[in-house]
Parts: sequence; structure tokens; C-alpha cells
Amino acid sequence: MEAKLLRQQVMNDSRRALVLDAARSVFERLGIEGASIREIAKQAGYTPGAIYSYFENKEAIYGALLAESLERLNAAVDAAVHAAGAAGLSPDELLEATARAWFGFYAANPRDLDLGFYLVQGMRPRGLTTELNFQLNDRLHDALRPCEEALQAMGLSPDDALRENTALFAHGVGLLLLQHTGRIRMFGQDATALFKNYVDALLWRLRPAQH
Amino acid sequence: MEAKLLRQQVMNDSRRALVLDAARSVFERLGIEGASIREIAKQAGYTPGAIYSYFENKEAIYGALLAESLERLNAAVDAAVHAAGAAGLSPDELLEATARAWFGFYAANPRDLDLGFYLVQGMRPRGLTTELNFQLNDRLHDALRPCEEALQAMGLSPDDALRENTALFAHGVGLLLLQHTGRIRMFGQDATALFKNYVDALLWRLRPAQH
Amino acid sequence: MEAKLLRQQVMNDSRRALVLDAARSVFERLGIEGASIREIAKQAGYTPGAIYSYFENKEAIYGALLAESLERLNAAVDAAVHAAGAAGLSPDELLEATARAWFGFYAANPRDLDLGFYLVQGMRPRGLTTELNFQLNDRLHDALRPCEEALQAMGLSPDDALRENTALFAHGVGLLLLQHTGRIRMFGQDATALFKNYVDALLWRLRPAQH
Amino acid sequence: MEAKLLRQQVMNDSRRALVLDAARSVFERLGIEGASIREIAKQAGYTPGAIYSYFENKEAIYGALLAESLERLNAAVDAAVHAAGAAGLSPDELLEATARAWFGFYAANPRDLDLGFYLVQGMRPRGLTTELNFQLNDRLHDALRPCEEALQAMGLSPDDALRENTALFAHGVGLLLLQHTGRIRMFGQDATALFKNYVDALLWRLRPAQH
DNA sequence: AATGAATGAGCCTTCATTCAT
DNA sequence: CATGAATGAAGGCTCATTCAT
Repeated sequence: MEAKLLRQQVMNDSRRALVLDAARSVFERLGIEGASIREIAKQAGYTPGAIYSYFENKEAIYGALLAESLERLNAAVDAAVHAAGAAGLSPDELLEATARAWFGFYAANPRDLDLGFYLVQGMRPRGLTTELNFQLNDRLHDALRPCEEALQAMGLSPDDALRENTALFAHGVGLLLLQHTGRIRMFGQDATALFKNYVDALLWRLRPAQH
Repeated sequence: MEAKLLRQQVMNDSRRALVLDAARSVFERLGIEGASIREIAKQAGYTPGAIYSYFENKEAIYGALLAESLERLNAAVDAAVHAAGAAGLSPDELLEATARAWFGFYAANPRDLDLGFYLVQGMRPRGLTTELNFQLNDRLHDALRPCEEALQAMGLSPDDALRENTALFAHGVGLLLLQHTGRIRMFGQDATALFKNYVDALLWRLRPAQH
Repeated sequence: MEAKLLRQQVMNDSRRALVLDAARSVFERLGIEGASIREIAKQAGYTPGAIYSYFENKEAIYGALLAESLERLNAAVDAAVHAAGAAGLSPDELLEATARAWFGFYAANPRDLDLGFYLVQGMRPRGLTTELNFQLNDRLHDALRPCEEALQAMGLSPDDALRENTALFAHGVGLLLLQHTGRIRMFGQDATALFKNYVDALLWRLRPAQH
Repeated sequence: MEAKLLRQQVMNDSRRALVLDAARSVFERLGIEGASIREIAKQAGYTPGAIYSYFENKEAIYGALLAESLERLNAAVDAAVHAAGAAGLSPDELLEATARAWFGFYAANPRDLDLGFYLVQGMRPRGLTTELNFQLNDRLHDALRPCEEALQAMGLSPDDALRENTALFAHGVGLLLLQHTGRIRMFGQDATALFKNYVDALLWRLRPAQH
């Protein structure tokens, strides 16, 4: 009996995941505007009505998509943190490793970047409950926290660490955006290299004693 | 006869501009999603059909809007350059002034930021001919060139200046985005202050002799 | 020029009336549940979207339908009042004539009865603005006012006249409903005859002096 | 074996009643429009599919609901009749008591009124077999019969009693409807008071000897 | 150049109902 | 008997676009 319930639960979850995959795929193929319930359903091999067994409405799908994206982001960052711990890295190296973790994630998965920005700015109506919005915010913050802790470990006050972390995040996001929109080619530059430059300059700047 | 044709041309242009004004106003009021041809026409005092006398389709309107936005951006930057020339600023001060010009423009007109991002990433179908895309790119580049020249005037090689300018632009864009999406509040920071920090650090970094 | 505008106005009105006719016809044919915008459009020879040029939404159609129904009701009552005035009827006869006017209208046009009841009880969502609701209420009241005035002319105080008029209306409505739903056949009775009985009894009751 | 079948029959009936209870509850809570099979099933603790084990379709549920409503109506009337018998009421008092019984039932349970009207006029498609319709008619008639008998006991011929009973029913129904749709507020009147007035006037009218 | 009317494709969503398990 | 999954038709509505006048 229990096995049956469990199996059903698994089935259900996996079908929900299937719809989510379809949504992600449609989203990638047609962009946010073209991603209709009809299209998602078709991609998932369902009729539109069936989608509503798994998600309350269209925006819940995007909410789930974003939530899941943030989980993957955090997983990537956590992996970097653990690897760093195992390797016994210095604070400097830890900052570099954790910054590269989130930056690399978005560089490798530009659609996850889209998702975040679209959901955050484009969805007003009912989408993104305030509560959900906070949850997602928190998860983003979680992914950036290791950088902040590394900055503190390097001797910065909590305030300074927060400020530098914000600037670091902004810098990375700006580069990712330029790369993603193809704007960076216009400058003949490479986002990843520039991000490394920024981190290096930051590390240099935070070593006042060695001047 | 020729005078008549000319007058018609002028009329035509001015009415096209009128439609564009309406579009901008609607766009500001309702955002990119809420801006329909109907609404633009109403705002312009026309019926929907009339719009198609001036623009081939909806996305052409946005293209024109973006083009015009970039003209205003350039005007803002040019004004800063001229003021700097009149005041006889140093290269350092010139960099600060020109960087603040474009950053300030977007900070004050977030819809222009939307416009750029939306058109660049959101519009697949017919929007933005490749040719138009290049033109717009060039105008954006124009707005950033004074910064690049200031960097060269500070002694950087063309390559270095380009690299630093790209990084500067990315940093600003990242901050503007975080501000515009409300994400920066999550960090309890202020975009303008952080931008100034970045420019200051940059100036400091580029004065190696003074260490 | 003016003629042109006028002609357009007339055209527009007549097309709106055409949609209204279609709506009434669909409503009669399929009942309130089956009357969809699609169906109304089809009946009117339009595509669904076109309907929205003439009415803001579905319930506005029903609102207009009801408004127009109440106009016809009032026209019927007014006609009776005028005929009575021309014939110099006594208050007793006037009451009978005006009561018969509204009762007869609904007996002859049972769908108008449906309309009133459906719209009044079935439409919650956005239908029937409070304001419109009041307007319609007023028009219904208008149709019943001549009866009330006749009652006053027979010597009743305003309060008594209002009470008797309400009871009269309720009686008629009850009979019409029983007739319309076929329930009255169950009793082997005739609504019109029973209504006449009620009016006669009422007249009798209000002539205390003659006892 | 037979015992088993019987037990199953009982179970079946009781579960059917459970569904019906759920339907009634949903119907009261959400009205006729908002009552979906989904909602009824949820209320009953079933999944939608299970409902079809007990009822052929949605309208069969409403048919059963109406049937049951009429049973409750009859119970209310019967109770009044028995109480009257025990108290040894006069025919006049009996009329008043039995009339108040059915009127009070509907005044206190307006949803039962809805049910009757909805099923009778709103449901064309498959709802209400002719046969079922007759059965329901009969039960309604049953509930009104005590009034008719009281009228006969007061000396009216069967024909006259039927006519007066029909009028009485119509009057009550009209008042209930006005009350239920809020129309009666428009007149500043109270349905129950007006009903009492009608019954009093009726009693008076039927006592010719005492004039 | 502009209008007014209309189209048609599309949108999100709901729901009674079916059916294999 | 009951479930869980899914269907398919329909619902109201929006909108870019077309075209005769």
C-alpha cells in the first residue's frame, strides 16, 4: 500500500517535472512571449487542460522554473564551497572560487538568467506572490552568501563585505547580460576574462598591507 | 510643386514623430506588455489603422523608439563632453563626467533601459533587422566613446582603454539592472553610490605612479 | 460632413441593435446558459472579436437587453395610461388598465421576464454595475408607478398605495412565473384570469363605503 | 449472500446520500453557477470520477437534490398539519398555519427556491425527465394540499378551493422571489408581512356571512 | 492620409466527462 | 467502488493587422 502511494507520488512528481522540462524547452525555443500554455502542453504531449493538474496557472509554472533554477545555482555554489573546504583554500582563493561558481553557472546557462530577470520584472499580474518572491530572493541571496563570507574572512567588516559583494554581483550580472545579448562582441571582449580581471583587481585592492 | 512635396515630407515626419511620442508615453505608462497599437493610436489621436501609415508594424515602432532613445542618450553624453571641454577638465574628471552622463541618463529614465533590453532579447520574430541592429549598436558605442577617449587620455593603450570601458559599462549596466528590478534593495545598497565607488577605484587603479 | 457623421452614427447604432437582436434571439433559442459570445457573434454574422466593438463585455450585452426590455415595458404602460386618459377612466378602471398593461406585457413576452430575473439574480461577477442596476430598478419602478398613482387616486395614503402596489406586483409576478414554468397547468388554472380576480378583489376591498 | 447484497444496497444508498449532502452544501455555499462536479466531489471526499458511480451526470444530481428538497418541504408542512391537529385548530387557523409552513420553509431556505426555479427553467439539455418532472410536481402539490383542504373545510367548493390555493401559492412565490432578488427592498416592504396581509384578507373575504 | 469595421488567430482557463487501473 | 490522469470542447476576451471607402 505504502509502496503504491510512494510510486504514485514519484510518478506525479516526475510528470510535473516533465511539464516543467517542456516549459523550459518552449521558453528556450520561443522566448518568454511565445511560451503559451498551449505550446507547453503540446511540447509535453498533453492537452492544455492537463497542465492545470500540475500547476495552478501559467505563472506558477514560471515560478517553479525559477525556483528550480535557483536550486541548481545553489547546488553549483555549494559544490564549489565544499571543494574549497576539502582543498583548504585561502580566503582569497575561496572568494575567487565561489564567485566563479555563480558566474560560471549563469555563463553556461544563459536562459536561467533570462528566467530570473523576466520573472522579476516582467510579471506583474498575479505572478510571483510576494511570499514566493521573498523565497526566491532568499535563495538568490543564499547563492551569493559564500562570497560575502569569504570577503569577511579576508578582514572586511560586515558592511564592507556586503557592499563589495553587491558590487561584485552587479559586475558579473552586467557582463553576463552584455554577453547574453551579444553586446560584448561589439567590444571585442570576453565576459569571463573580464570577470576574472574584476576579481583580481578586487583581491589586490583588499590587500592594503602589502602595498 | 517641389515646395509642396517638401512640405508633405515635413508634415509626414512630424506626424510620425507624433506617433512616436505617443508610443513613448504609452510605453512609459503601461510598460512594454501593456503597450498595444490600440493604445498608442488612441494616445496619438488616431485610429489603429492610421499607425500603419507611419510604421510597418508594431516592432518597427519599438525599433524607432530605441533609435530615438539612443539619440537622447548621445545628446546627454555630448552635453557632458561639451561642458567638460568648456570647464577644461582633467582626463580623470572627464572620465568621471562622461561615465556619470550615460549612467545618470539610464538611472533617470529606466524605461529607456527596458527598451534596450526588451528589443535586444525579447524580440525574435521580425523586429530589429540586422542592419538596424548594427546602426543601434553603433549609436550605443558612440555614447560610450567619450569614456574610452578619456581613458586613453589618461595614458591607457587603445586596447586597455577598450577593455576598461567595457568593464565600466558592464558594471553600470549591472547596477542599473539591480536597481531597476528592485534587487538592490535586497542588499540595502544604492546603485549610484556604488557606481561612484567603482569609478573612484578605477581612477585610483590607473594612477600607478602615485602609489 | 455633418450628414456623413450622422449617417455613420445611424449605421453604428443599427449594427449595435443588430448585435442586440442576435443576442436576444440566441438567448431565446438556447437559454441563458447557452448564450455565448461566440454564438451571438455567429448569429449576428460576425466573428467574436467584432462584438467587442459594440459592447464592452458579455454582461453589458445583457444589461442593454434588459434596459431595452424595460423601455418596451414602459412604452406599453404609457400607452395604457394615455389611452385611459383619453377615455376618461375612473380611478378603478385606471388601476385595472395599468395593472393589465404590465402584466399583459410579461404574459405576452415571457423571455423578458427571464431576462429580468436572470440578470438580477444570476449575474454576480462584474455584470450590472451598481449604477446600472439602479437605473434598471428605476425603470421598473416607473412602469409600476401608474398603478400606484391610481391607488392613491382611489383614496389610499402613499404608504398604503405603495404596500398594495407591491403586493399587486408580487401577485402578478408569481402568476407569471407559474405560467412560464408550466406549473400553473398543474393546477388547471389560467394566470390571466387569476390576475383579474386579484385586481377585482382588490378593488372591492378598497371600496369600504359601499359595504 | 442475500445479506451481503442488502448491505451493499444500504451502503450504496448511504454513500449516495453523502454525495447529495455534499452537493447541497456546495450549492448553498457557491450557488448554482459555482457548483461544479469537482467541488462536489471534493466536499464529499471523493475524486470527480467517483461521483459518476452514484449519478449519471451533473443534472441528475440536481434532480435528486430537488426531490430531496421537496421531501423536506413536505416534512415541514406535515409537521404543521400534525401540530394543528393536536391543537385542534379551526379551519381558518389551519389555513394560516399550513400556508405559513410552506412560505416559511422557502423564506428560510432560499436556495431551495433557487433549486426549483433553476431546474425548471434553466435546464434544457437532458435534465429532468418528463417522468421525474411529474413526480416532482406531485410532491409540490402534496405540500400545498393541506392548504387546499383547509379552504374546503372553510366551505369552499373543490373548484374554488383549488383556485384560491393557486392564487395563494402564486402570491407567496411572487413575494419570495421579490425578497430573494432584493427587489422588495426597492419597495421598502417585507415579504413575510405582506404574505400575512394576503392571508388575512383572504380569510376575511371568505367569511361573507359575517359582513 | 485616415477611418471604421472586421478578422482570425491566439490567449488563459474551466469543466463535465471518460477510462484504464 | 474509486482513483488519477487526461481529454476536448467551450468559455470570455485581446490584439496586430487588413482593407474598402
